[in-house]
Amino acid sequence: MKIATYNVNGVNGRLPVLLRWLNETTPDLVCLQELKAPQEKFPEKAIQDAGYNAIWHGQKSWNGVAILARNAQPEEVRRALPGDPEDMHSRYIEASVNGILIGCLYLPNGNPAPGPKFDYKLEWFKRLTVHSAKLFAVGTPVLLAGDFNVMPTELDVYKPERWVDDALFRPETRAAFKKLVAQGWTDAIRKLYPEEIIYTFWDYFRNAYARNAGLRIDHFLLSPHLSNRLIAAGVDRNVRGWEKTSDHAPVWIELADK
DNA sequence: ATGTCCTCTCTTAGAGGA
Repeated sequence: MKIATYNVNGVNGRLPVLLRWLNETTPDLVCLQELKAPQEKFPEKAIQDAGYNAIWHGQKSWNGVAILARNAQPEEVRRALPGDPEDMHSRYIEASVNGILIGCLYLPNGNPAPGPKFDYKLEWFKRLTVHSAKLFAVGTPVLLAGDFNVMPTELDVYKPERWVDDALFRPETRAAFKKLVAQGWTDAIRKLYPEEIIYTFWDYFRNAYARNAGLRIDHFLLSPHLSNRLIAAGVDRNVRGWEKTSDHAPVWIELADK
């Protein structure tokens, strides 16, 4: 089973790229982030025609997350992270599909830091950590996938020294990610490629993709059940080079059948 | 500071976010 995560940066503006990628790589499950579309403007028909059933949590202009499944129906479990009823951002959706519990997330960017946006990021991170501990404790196969807006280590940034004050790389952010992973999660890419330079995002600015000035901020965290089934993982880097593409590339894992 | 791309609006230019 192949599972992918892709920050599309506008699901409607990105539709030709998304459909081409789905058609070429046919993942079984897909987590999307940054739909940037209200609930009623999600391109359900086009995605259905591509062979996917979808659930999504939209929002006007910003954020937005979705879970797509091929030959299956994602059964929605929740569409918000618990812990703050005032939080109106569409950044989390969770579903059960093919015997796996999937949390699809778009963690806040947090810039500029310090400031209220950074505070919100760290608060969101805390809520995610509380919730993920509960998911982990259930003991069923669980994965968290999405745009975490964190480079976990210096290996995950093209020029670490330039990013130390950025919300994606500040010590507090890295510590929060480390604390989350320490619950027992496995960072899928790093399990298979512990020392390789692997990026999932290249800024639109300054010709970043051509220079490979990238970041690794899109992650898969696997519970032990799924970590044991992990047989491959990668980044569809070429998609970042397509016309009218997202600033992120899709990331995927392959799990052995039970 | 800048660069670029997305979306929305006090809409065809500018603002806000990333």
